[in-house]
Amino acid sequence: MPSPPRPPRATAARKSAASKPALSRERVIEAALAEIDERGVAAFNLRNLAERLAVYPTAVYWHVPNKTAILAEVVAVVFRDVAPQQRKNDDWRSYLRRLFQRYRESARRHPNVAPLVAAHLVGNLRIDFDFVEGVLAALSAAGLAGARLVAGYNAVVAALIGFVIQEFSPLPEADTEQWQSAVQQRLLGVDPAAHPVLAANLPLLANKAFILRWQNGSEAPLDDSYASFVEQVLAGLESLRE
Amino acid sequence: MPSPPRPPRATAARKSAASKPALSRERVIEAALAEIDERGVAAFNLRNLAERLAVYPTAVYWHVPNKTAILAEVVAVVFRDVAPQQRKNDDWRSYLRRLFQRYRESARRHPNVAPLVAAHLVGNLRIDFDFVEGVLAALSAAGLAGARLVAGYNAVVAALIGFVIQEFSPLPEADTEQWQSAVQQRLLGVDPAAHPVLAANLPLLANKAFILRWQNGSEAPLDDSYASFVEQVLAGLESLRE
DNA sequence: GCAGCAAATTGTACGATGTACAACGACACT
DNA sequence: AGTGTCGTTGTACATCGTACAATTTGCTGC
Repeated sequence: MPSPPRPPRATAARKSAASKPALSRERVIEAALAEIDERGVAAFNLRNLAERLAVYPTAVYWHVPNKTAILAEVVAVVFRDVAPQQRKNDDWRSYLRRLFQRYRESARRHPNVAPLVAAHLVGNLRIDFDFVEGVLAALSAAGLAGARLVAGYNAVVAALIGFVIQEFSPLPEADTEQWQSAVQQRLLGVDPAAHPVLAANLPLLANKAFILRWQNGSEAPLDDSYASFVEQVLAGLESLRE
Repeated sequence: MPSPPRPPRATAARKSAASKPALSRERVIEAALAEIDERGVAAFNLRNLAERLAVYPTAVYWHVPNKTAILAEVVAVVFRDVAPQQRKNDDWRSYLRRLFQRYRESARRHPNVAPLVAAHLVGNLRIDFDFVEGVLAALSAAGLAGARLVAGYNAVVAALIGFVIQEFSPLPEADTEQWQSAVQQRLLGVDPAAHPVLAANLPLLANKAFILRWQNGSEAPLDDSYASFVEQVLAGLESLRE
């Protein structure tokens, strides 16, 4: 006796079928983001999404071609408007600082989306010309041109995602409890003979450095490191100016 | 009439059951890597893996707890031994240069693994103390200590993955044909009024800059940009030395 | 040699998930 | 009223991860 396919939430009085559509591409994406925020990407699936929207699973497909398209859109939404406004008398450095800040804040607002960024980013920031132009303009104002401009641009984009992805990507899920102490244990077991610098700096590094952490960026943000990172990137670009 | 569950490849004379195990954790991981190299992560599944190993799907579970563990191991294998050897009279710069070089080469050998790196890297490079110590020792030799050491370390790790992940992550799958020309089309349609710097530098950037590419790093490597990137990172670290 | 045990694999089965596809209702315009 | 299109319901299925029981095989102590 297979239970009926779990009718949509009977509560909310939905608009009747065709008058004003209950769904829309935007509502779907929005709900998907909410779903991911609550449950994480791994647990995200179309049936839960549909339930949240109070429709049957396949209704979603009217507005969206498939699941990966939804994920791509979600990423796009999260990072929409990362590109800062140009300000008059804007220094290229301060523009880039703001860009880095905004990017990280977008990620921090939706940490569960972070792992998607890597997978989708190539085609993502979906050819956001404003974003690209913003970076290029800043670098151009810094005096970069030609091959150096390209190299600077790629460096900025690489840096932008490299830090943030790692900071906010979820740690080995679920059994956090046990895993956390396992990591701490391993750290305590460092052999000062084999790994002297690490051993000597353990207290400084523990939970504050990639790979040596047991908490996520949303629980234990790496504010200082990020601030320093941004300055390092700027210094790197500076060195490109010849 | 459900077809029988597709018996394992009848060919290869497997070792009999318990004498010398046909499988082993290593063989599983190795086969998984091969599978991913050929088909990509998205298409990777346990049944194909089992078929390649000429066993029934669930036999794999004797050696490995679950799929994600396999993926984690695969990443670990690919980046095993990234940490370069220390050389006598080793300059910290040349050590880091080698590290960056080796990391990228590992990724280039298995580009399909790239998207996994982000997802798993946090717990990945599975507390490879040799890797960590290598970076720390180099930075320490550069004169960094305390908070600056931490910041430098995090910057290196962030930079390491930021560029490479993006360079090699697969572009919007499948319909490459159509997608590629779509991207090119959009690029040609840039409005010089709205995005002047981009428009002016289009030929330089097209297919050679993140977001503005239509080919993967394995097809169109960003060698020059990466070389520059590494030098920028070093300059950034330099700036940390006060 | 043989009983029994453990290791490793075969086979079966099930629930979750993405998605195709065929109704079907509701409004919009004739 | 008739008809077509939009948006949704409802059904159905193939794929996949994995639990679990049955079975085979070699190894060990007797």
